[in-house]
Amino acid sequence: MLTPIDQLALERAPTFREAAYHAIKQAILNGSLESGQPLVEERLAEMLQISRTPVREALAILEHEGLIAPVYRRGLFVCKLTREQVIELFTANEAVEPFLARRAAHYASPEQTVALESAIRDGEACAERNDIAGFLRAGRIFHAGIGRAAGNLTLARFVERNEERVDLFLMGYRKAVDVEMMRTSNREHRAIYRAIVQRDPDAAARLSIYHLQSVRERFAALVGDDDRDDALPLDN
Amino acid sequence: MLTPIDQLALERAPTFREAAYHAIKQAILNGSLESGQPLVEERLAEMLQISRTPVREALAILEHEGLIAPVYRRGLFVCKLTREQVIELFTANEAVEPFLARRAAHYASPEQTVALESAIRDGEACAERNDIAGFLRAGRIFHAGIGRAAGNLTLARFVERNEERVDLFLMGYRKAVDVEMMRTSNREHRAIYRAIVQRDPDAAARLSIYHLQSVRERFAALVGDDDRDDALPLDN
DNA sequence: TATCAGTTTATGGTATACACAATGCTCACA
DNA sequence: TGTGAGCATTGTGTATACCATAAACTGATA
Repeated sequence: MLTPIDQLALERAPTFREAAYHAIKQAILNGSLESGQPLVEERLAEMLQISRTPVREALAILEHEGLIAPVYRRGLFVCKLTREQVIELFTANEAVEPFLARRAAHYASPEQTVALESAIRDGEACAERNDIAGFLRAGRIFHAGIGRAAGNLTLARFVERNEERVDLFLMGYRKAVDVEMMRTSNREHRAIYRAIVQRDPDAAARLSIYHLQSVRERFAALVGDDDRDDALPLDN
Repeated sequence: MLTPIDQLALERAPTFREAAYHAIKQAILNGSLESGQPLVEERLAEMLQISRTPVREALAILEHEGLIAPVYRRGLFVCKLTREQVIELFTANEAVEPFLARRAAHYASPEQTVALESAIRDGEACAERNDIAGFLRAGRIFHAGIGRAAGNLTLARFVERNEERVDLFLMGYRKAVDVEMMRTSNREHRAIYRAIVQRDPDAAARLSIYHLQSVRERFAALVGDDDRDDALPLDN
């Protein structure tokens, strides 16, 4: 997984750098690039059928975003976040998401609510066929969609990046994710969605908070207290 | 302003890319790189005494952060934000900063409060000698310091980036910034600081909200209703 | 088995080349 | 004097080749 950059990719991203950035990020979040092995520039360039130059620039950005981390002169590795870092990300989202849900209930346009619905449906379909990566991706789209509907691109992107990093962590536990977890999450998404459609800001914010707590609990159930400290201390 | 990368710069940033990133960002926020003229890679490389490659990588990151924006095959330009974008940034910070101030009042360590105090003092000194760029920089350090004291690096960095973009905008109006404005802002910072030191989370949050509203008002007074729409529609 | 030297690998950086796009300039022409 | 076509210039976006460095691997030797 990490196919050559074709015409289609270039239509969405004007430059090779951008296309490579998206392709590599996708591959990381799909789990196609396993987090143990290093990302070798030349290999990536070969896979994408481009030269090292735009690959390096894409990697520089991904590094800055905290998805990959360099070990000096040893290579770039997909980040292994610690539990503490993930909890920090949860906290960050808790500060922001209820705020966004509230505003989304105020401002969401019809097209935006349609986008939310389709993200939920996508998530549901992925859950049923046990496609973890797809389920997580749909979740990111849903949360980012709320941000957009709230009319604040800055916060929307912030949440999206946080979700990406959380999902990256969760992919490491994907064997432990079961269908029921995903279904629960989807139900909560749908509840938030309904509150937004019904223009009920208080409910949207409340349900958003509930969802985040619920996610935290599922996270604790997944990760538990096991002190698997194989995580590299890589705080980009 | 944009001196060659020396030993000192390399000590703080391990690679040329990182050093270039910091140097260029500094120059932009100092106002040394005027926002009208393009940032020419080769010129920057020459000034920093390095080759184009690390400069390009640094620029790719700055572009991704929304401080500079490319015009396809015409060059990179320092972003000119619109009023609407700045207001979006204010809103984002309003969602986050009271949250951080509250937590900082809980968790701030002695070293962290010392850092806050020194940032405030720096801001005061800059205000008296009418050093706008320095005053803004001190403000960024103060706000980022609260984020760090709150124990959430993710949110701290988010606020810091937002402040950077706001300050970039404000530098465009630096002729209109007067000492009294800066003094007012500094007083508000000091009030937040006191609440944090006195371990009064409610007061810290309240004063943080007050400060943000006050900043917004000063912003409106500065920018007013004048429809100077010379701003490029550059939303990175 | 343990150690040490040589080989391999891949980054971080330099340098160069070139297509393409946009801009500016020149100069002929009206 | 004013206009416009064509050319030169500029600078990005990408490719390519090369090097120093440092870590990892390999294998020979004691």
